[in-house]
Amino acid sequence: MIIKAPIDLELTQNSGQTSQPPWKLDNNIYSDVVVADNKAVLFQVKQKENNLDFNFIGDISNKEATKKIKTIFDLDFNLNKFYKYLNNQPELADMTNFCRDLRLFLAKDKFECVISSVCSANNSIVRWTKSIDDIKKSWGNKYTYSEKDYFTFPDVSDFKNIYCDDVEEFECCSNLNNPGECINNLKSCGVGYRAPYMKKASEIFTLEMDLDDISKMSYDEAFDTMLKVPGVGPKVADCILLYGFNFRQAFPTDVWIKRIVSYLYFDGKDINVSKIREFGMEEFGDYAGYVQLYLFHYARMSGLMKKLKGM
DNA sequence: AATCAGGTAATGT
DNA sequence: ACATTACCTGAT
Repeated sequence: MIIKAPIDLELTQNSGQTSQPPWKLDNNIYSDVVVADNKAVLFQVKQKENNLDFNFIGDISNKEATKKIKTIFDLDFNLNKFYKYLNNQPELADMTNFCRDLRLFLAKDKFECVISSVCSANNSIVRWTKSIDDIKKSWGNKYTYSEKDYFTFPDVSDFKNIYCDDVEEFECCSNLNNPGECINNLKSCGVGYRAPYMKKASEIFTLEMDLDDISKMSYDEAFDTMLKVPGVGPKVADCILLYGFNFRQAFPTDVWIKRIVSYLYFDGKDINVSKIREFGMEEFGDYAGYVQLYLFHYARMSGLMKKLKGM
């Protein structure tokens, strides 16, 4: 089925959005399993001209499947209108030449988005995506379609039982002789010092916080709530709120966004991250999330990033 | 060998 | 409140 809405699927998949790692790529088809209401559905999506062509295997209606794909790839967002807005801003007009048809890649699983985002902090895109894929393979549920295996992200209650590191695993497992044999833990997935943050974050969501409640909050309340989660600072909180909960007014501000915005709007002056975040939210309103996404890729693609390195 | 990767938490003023 | 600093890890 083709959904008539322009998207650059490859760009969107590989844009490092912390909702989830890129889907499994095979023969120009990106696929993954999405679980909703306890039903697993395999989605296969591919680029068809400017649009998205998709199939699915699972016990849901075409209408439900379409709705799910539209949500994950944000296909109801009006790109033309957004580009008109960008073209009227001298600082931003050039961006559309470098990331045309890039869209938000939204969470298929809010908890996965939380943990992915925590894992992405001070990390490289290749490393955190590999870590999340390792976690899925080790502790997720396995689904097999035409002899190909897919793994969902473990749910909260399973995740909180994963050992943090080799020491914790060794203490609990009497069949192991030394910590060196311990490979069934978070740290063995290459997450480094983020392992305890990720684990504590999962514990919070089983004990005192409900992911569904976040959706009902105002942006400000949700932001303050997310800051209480271990491993979640302002940047990660905004990633979670944008990619996981569809708060489009979030403006995740990392060092790059800081450098880019300083360059474009403040004559290269050094302004702290929190001020840049406030500026972005004030200036771009409900487009803040998209502007942030486009700024980052514009800088990557246009060579601006190299120029700004070290600022 | 030092530096870097889309920051955060723990200290120190 | 605001400024510094240590921190897993694998790649260059």
